[in-house]
Amino acid sequence: MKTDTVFKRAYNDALDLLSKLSRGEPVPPEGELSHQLGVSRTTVRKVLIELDQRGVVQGDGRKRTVRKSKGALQRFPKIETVAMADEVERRFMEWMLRGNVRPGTVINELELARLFKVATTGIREFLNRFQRFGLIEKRPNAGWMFKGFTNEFALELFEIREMFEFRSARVFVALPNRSPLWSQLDLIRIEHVQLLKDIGTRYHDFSDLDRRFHLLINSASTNRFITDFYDIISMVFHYHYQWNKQDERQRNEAAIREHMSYIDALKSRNWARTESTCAAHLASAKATLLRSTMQWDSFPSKA
Amino acid sequence: MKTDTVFKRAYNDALDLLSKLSRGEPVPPEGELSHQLGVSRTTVRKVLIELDQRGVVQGDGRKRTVRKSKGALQRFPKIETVAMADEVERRFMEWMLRGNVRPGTVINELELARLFKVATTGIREFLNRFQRFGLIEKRPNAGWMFKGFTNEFALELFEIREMFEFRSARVFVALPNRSPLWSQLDLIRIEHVQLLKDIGTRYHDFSDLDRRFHLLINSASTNRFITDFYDIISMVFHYHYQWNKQDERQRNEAAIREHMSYIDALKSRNWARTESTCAAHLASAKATLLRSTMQWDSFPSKA
DNA sequence: CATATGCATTTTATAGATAATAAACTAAAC
DNA sequence: GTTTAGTTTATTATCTATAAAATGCATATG
Repeated sequence: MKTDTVFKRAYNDALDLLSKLSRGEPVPPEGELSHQLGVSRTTVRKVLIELDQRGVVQGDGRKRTVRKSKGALQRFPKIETVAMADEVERRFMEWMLRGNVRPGTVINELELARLFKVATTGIREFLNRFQRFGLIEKRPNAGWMFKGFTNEFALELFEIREMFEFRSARVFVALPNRSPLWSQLDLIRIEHVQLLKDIGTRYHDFSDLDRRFHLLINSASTNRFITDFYDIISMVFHYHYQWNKQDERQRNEAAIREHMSYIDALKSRNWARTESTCAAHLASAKATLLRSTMQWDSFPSKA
Repeated sequence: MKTDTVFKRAYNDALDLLSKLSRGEPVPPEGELSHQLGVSRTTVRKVLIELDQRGVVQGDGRKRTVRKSKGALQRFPKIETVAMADEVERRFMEWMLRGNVRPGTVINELELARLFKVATTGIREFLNRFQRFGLIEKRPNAGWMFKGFTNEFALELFEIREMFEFRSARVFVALPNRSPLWSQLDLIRIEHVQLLKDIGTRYHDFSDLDRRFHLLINSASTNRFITDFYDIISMVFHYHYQWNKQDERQRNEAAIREHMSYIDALKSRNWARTESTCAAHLASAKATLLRSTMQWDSFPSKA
């Protein structure tokens, strides 16, 4: 059976939206809410019924108004707002990256299903999607094999990453001045400046900024395979940043500075300068990742 | 319920194996058969029971012997030996490449499931795997969108292909003489010579040879992402060759000659020469594919 | 005692079912 | 007559169930 995580997330979001309105104000039309919450009108209506029952809004049809929008309004717990598939992804990554799973381990669909408390189909679906990350391999009728989050993996990943990023950066510097990417680059530069200022408290925000920055560079290539490949890097770094907190603040601060040189080099339209700043940044990202794969490789076996 | 395609294929293969033995000879042990047929002993035993019932072998345990191995032995029809998942792949590719599906078409899981006569889970599984080919895109809770087998797709595909193949070829020429890849290259060269001789009758065998040749070149990179990417190219060309018979003989003959120059250039260890023969071959492969995407783009809409 | 077979157990591949959600259609209200 | 709400229909996400196939263990045989 489908879970109602979409509804619950929409409900929570609706609470946030309504909190901007005061008592007695009319509730925005369903179509408007549907657009703002990013769900179908069907779900909006379900949310409105719930809001009504919980006394947040009153009336129906076009004369629905806000009853109480402030105060301690009960929200659905976050865990109930994430789709099974996303939860499986998170749990699998945790299992794989933190669980010290040895290269060569056979992945058992049933076992994971029981461990994650989902049906086997959910695990299968995830593994099929995850296959393209190059970390698992299917053996027909006999499960999957985990190839290991190894040194080799990181090196192969970066070989491609470098190839793609250099190509994209080269296209980027040659972009005409009227390209919208230049203004996007300016905006993202400002974000870097701000984050650097607040680095003491907000250093964990770097992960997302990093992702958006490189995606912007790579979008210059307008090649779906390059953009899609960045998904792999994003995911690896996303979970890596989330769990490897060692020196996080320092690493991120250094990376921001590298990004800034890289951005300024791009803005100078000078390829030689861009190439060297890009190379420097990728080299330090690679070193960070390699440190963590080596770490895993040297752990003692769980079994 | 799982289908018994593995059993049926193994049964057919066992018939071929036994046909090499004469009446009265002992049947090879189960473990041996399991290895030769590439299935578990469980399946081998099921096959042996069936062979017994059909009078092909007799006796049991260690004293099983061949009863009749020649003559018109009944085999399972080929269609019953392919797993549902593979059949879905074939049917989907046909639907997509030959069905004149317009870019932007929304893919309906239920509709495909009915069309292909499988459960929706089978379609979902396929689409999840197929996503990495860059031809479809998922819109959560609202199906998949077909992006179109367009000109753009072919250009993006070849941009990456060229990048990877050049890199691999460069590594290949620099391979030490003792690398086993050199002898594999020699073997594949012989296959080219032979195919060229029989081109009149065997020209459709080129598709597979082409795949193996490029896979060999790319294996020099020892990068899983490069090897995996070749899956995409293989699949596209596999189905493309299968359905686009126009000028097939001529195209393949020309391609074989291109391969031969490319192989000889590699063998000469001369990078400049390799680069130009590789470029020439990729350019003509690209032109072939572009011809067929353009064709699709200009077809009238089905709806 | 090393192999081979026989048997029990576990796991995968696939179908089928259903609540949640989206999409499409219809009717009301301003 | 355009926007909005109400209702019906179609589709997706997810679970459960089960035959086929693989794996593991015990027993027999040369």
